[in-house]
Amino acid sequence: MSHAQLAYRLLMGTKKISTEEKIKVAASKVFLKKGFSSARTRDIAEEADINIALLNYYFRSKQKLFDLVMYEKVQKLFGKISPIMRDNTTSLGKKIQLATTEYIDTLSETPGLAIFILNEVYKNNYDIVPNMKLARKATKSSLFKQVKEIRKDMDPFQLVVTLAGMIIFPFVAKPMLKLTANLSEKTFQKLMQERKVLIPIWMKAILKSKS
Amino acid sequence: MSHAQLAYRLLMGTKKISTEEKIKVAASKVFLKKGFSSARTRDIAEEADINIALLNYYFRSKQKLFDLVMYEKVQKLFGKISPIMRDNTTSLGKKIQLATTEYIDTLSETPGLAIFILNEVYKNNYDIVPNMKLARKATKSSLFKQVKEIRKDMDPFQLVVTLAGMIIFPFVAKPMLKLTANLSEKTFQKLMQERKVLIPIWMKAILKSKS
DNA sequence: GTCTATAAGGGGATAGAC
DNA sequence: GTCTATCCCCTTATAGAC
Repeated sequence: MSHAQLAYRLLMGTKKISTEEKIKVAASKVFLKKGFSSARTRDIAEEADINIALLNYYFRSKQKLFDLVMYEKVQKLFGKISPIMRDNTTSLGKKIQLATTEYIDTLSETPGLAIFILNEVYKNNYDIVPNMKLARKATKSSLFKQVKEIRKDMDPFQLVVTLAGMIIFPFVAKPMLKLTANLSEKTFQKLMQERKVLIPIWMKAILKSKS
Repeated sequence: MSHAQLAYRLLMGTKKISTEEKIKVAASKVFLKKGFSSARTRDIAEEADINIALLNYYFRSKQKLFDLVMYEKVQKLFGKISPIMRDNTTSLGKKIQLATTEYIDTLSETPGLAIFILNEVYKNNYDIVPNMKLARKATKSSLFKQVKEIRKDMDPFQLVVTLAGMIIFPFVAKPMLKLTANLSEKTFQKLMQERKVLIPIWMKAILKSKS
């Protein structure tokens, strides 16, 4: 048993970190960093401190393990926000504020999450459709109506895309931004926190803009 | 000689499409679609209608060919816009309008360009720093000063990132947007054209927003 | 310059011992 | 359940004929 496992057992009682869980955590980390095609099962095995045979014993193949990780990441990204967007009792302004805060927190905590999902969907390693059915209904139902109520001349799609871009883009472009603007990790994180305040203000301004 | 080559020769006179050029065009296409690690030299050779040996004869290795393609793509994305941003005689509003139009045209013409560059930089297959030196100077010099003149309480970085997000994000998220909003390619392109008008209006609204 | 054939090695997956 | 050893395909790159 490793030191980490021992410490964990002492803290959590008799509960043991299952090998299956160890592999999934390691896979999460490696896939997120390298993407499907650059990640090697050997990397994952090493990260999990086991061997490749064991990986195949539990998950049958690299692809199946990837599918599992991908599903969890999509849930992580859309799980919290979907019900908020569906809720008719939450105002549009409040939704914008909640989405901004929620996403910036999630993306700050998990570097690489956004570009990972976007890229894997782009490269067709993963068919995201089944997981997106809910999100699709959500935006169509409540949110779009709310936009139309405030601005019937405005395309809700364009507005939602703009909001998503404001929130997500800096995380996707993070390495480039850090290079071009010469930012430290700490400064970057501080700037992202600032955007929690800025984005709702700016969205309000957009909603009031004359077309 | 292929039909395409023959037709080209007839049009352009005696000038011949060099094998080197054929390979570079094919590599461009394959790398853009699959990324460095998923692209195989065999795919490129097939696309160029030659064999792998010839690829190595001209470019020594997959990596060297990739570096070349990457350099060209970065130029394509930043080449036109950099001098505009540097120019002191162009107003901020005009710069926003030009950047919007220019980027939307480039990204519409070359599907996958944005996510390709962002992802390869993220995955560290390419050190973009040398190419970014100019762009970095550009934004720092003229553009940032212009923002400060209009709104000295506003962080130019945040504004530029927001503009970039508005323009680039929908192209990066294209497959997901098409799925979730159930858009055809034609509808997507139409929506992107609409953004040429919307984004400058919205940026104006943001610049006038009260903090 | 261009081809065929092949070397050299990487990577996913499994057999079989324990 | 977990390990070692190994299989076998795929991919990059090169040798050598033409």
